[in-house]
Amino acid sequence: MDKNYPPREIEPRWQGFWEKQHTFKVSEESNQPKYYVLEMFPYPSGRIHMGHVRVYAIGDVIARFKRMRGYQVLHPMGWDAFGLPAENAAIKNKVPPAKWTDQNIAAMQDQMKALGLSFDWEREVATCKPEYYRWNQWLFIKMFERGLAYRKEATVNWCPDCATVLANEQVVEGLCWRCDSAVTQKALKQWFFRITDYAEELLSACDTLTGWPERVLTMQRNWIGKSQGVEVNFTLEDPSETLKIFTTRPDTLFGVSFMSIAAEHPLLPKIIAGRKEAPAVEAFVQNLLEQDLTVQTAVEQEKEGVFTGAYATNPLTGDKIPIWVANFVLMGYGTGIVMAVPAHDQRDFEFAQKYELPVKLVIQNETGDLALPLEAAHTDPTGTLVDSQQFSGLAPKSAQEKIMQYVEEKGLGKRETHYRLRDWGISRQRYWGTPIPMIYCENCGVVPVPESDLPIALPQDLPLGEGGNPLLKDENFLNTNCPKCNAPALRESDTMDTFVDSSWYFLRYASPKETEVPVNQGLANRWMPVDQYVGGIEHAVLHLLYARFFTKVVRDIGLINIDEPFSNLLTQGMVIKDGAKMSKSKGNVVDPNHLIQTYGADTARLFSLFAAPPEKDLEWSDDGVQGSFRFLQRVWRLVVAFAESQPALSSDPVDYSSTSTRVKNLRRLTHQTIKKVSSDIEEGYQFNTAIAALMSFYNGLSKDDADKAPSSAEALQHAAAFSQAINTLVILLSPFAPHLAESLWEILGKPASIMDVKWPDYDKSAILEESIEVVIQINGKVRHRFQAEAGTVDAVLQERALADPKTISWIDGKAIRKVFVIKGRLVNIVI
RNA sequence: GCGAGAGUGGCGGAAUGGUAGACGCGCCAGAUUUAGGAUCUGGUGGGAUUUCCUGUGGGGGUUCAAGUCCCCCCUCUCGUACCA
Repeated sequence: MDKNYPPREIEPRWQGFWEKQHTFKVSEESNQPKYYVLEMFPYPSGRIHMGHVRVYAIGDVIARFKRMRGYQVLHPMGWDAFGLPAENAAIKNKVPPAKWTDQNIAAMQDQMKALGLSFDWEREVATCKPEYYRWNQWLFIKMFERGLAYRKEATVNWCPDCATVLANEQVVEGLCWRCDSAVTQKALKQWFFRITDYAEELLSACDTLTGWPERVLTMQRNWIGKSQGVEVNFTLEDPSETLKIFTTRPDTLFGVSFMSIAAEHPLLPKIIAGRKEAPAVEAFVQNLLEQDLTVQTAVEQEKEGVFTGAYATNPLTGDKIPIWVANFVLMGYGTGIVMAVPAHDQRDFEFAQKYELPVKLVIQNETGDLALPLEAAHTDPTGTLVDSQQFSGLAPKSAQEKIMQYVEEKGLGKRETHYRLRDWGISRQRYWGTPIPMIYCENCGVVPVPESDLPIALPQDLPLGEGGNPLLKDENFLNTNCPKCNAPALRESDTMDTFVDSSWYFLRYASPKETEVPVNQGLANRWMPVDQYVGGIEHAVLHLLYARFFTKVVRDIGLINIDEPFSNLLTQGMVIKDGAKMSKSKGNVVDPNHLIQTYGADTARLFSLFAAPPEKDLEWSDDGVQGSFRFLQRVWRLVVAFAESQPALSSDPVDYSSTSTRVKNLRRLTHQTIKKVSSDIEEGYQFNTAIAALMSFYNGLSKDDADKAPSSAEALQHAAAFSQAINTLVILLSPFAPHLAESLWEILGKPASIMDVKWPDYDKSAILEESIEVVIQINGKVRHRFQAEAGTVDAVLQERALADPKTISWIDGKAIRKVFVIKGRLVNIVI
């Protein structure tokens, strides 16, 4: 038999075996508990990278472990296959996007299979297939019927390079999330999903997501951005208008000394009409609107503004308040007009300083030493209200409530809750996406495509790369008849944001071939929610928020009865090399194919799990890969050598109640390892320490040899214990290095497959220590140790510690003040 | 600014308030080998050296006992931002 570990020989063999045996096909006909583990599906770029290896290795260990623990495990894979790269590649290489995508899927599927990932490939989905995207269209129509999909003209984020609209979530610091071009603003008629209808539930349900990392929840909460406050009506006499402001600090209403209005505010032209200030205001506004988003959102943007010439009345004080246009007021948040309280808001303070506007102190701080002129705004809500009529003397918190009551009673305004979250713009002016299933009829207006006409298929073989959306030029696609009046009508030519595709794919895996509805109710309810979702932190807001939204919509349509899609979320770190994320431009990419060719898939998997805990970034190390390979090599040799000289043992259970220390040590190591590896996987996916425990297990076994021809009773016990240790090592290693485990299992003469073997339980009596090492501390410092029998009572440990000659010399005749005994661990003597 | 996380050997990383540095890499020594590689054995925080001192970003504190808990500060990473 070959003494050397031959990954290139065994890996393809077992991959073929699993495929032929349908080892990972999951059935619904079982009363075993279900477990749904899912890794975020990839974009089919054509090649997997180390980040993929890492995320799928994590998910695969979980899947294999749960399967051995007796769960029915759903572990599917698919392709997030619509999107711009296919279109760009098509233009460059003159290959249709569908063909390019199919080739990439085939190539990546081969690579995934070469990693030995335990996917149920019979459930594979690809979002670019009509049998998938027809359900995007179906869901869109249901959402349209429920008022959750609507069309409006809006100023939208436009990426000139991608020639399409972007959602707010896809604009990163004023740049396109995909290509880093500066995003501009454009007015277009667009389709939106009314995600804001779900803002409150999306926010409050964050509290139920106890299996999610806190930072992801924080990011979601911040993105939704709820703030509660009050809208107050300030009045303008000439022209007669009501100017609504929104504030979360009604306790500062008596300190308003000016107002700021957004440059795009629709009332602004009316306010300045006919005033001498109008030309200056118009010039200011013009200048501001010409800046692109990168400048508008720049960090150190200087606060600037210009006086409109108009004054509004503060309804609480009757004061005349000058109205300014200011560059820091956002039209998209609140009412687009803010009351300015320079004494208690830092931005207003800076603005007031620059333009020499009055500052009115209305909250005195706790020490009572605030006086004008202020150095900075007093912004935290502590202290006492002053100069605030009947509210003077109140603490800010209670004043907020009392003033809101007063405002509502007097009809001066009302309480409001605002969210930062905007509705999700999903129209894209691109070809390679799901056609939006709507028809424009001159008589009937906007009409949805009848369900029976779905899918509206994406036409093939359109000329790409001639600028703009090719669907707009395809007469066959565009021209249709109105489903209501049958008059000639036009189809919508926009396609959906690809994030729509990924917002419900996890539901589709429950019934991937269902032809009547997107998700089979019974099956979806059986499998959902996903018990463990694994993916990158970069989706903390975008994908995860949209997926939660869609889950709630599908629930409200009546297809599922769960509220949240993902019970537990694991966000794995990046794979980095030389301190930077692996990327082509940095030239620090490690190709998984090369790794698999050189060391095998099991080494690639083992290393990516061993080198760092899953949430942390993983620093790539060629030497570390070697180390993982060496470990597998050693295990291979140990098991092969054992198998060759394996004594024939009876299958009867062995009685270990009376045996030697050597056998007890061997069994203790075996069972302690079972305990450690199981709990490391189950409690927080600490794969790195689980693998370390397996290495220690190997180290212990390699120092102990099986007896070749056991004759005595002790030797028989030892041979049985050693045999069990070897079997255990192979079983515990199988989720991490499945090919190696299968081969070794075969070499040990066991029937295939090790995948069907039950994960072992540890024997509580076997892990008990016989003797313990007790540490003696003097004043908390470790001084020496002694051995004691396990279970020695505290009083005896104390007695022995105090009687020890070394202890006596350390105490040196001083009085003992106190002695602490920690059971079975240490004795601390305080002198 | 705000929010979250992190700071431990030469490196990746371990440590329910109770022996800091598990495991791996690297390095050192030895064995084997014609040699190299591979493999095996032993050692490896720093400083002294026999029985000691010191050490988890810095400074305080709580405790018999702190990498771990509390307070202040520094640095780094990620996210996010004129949100009224």
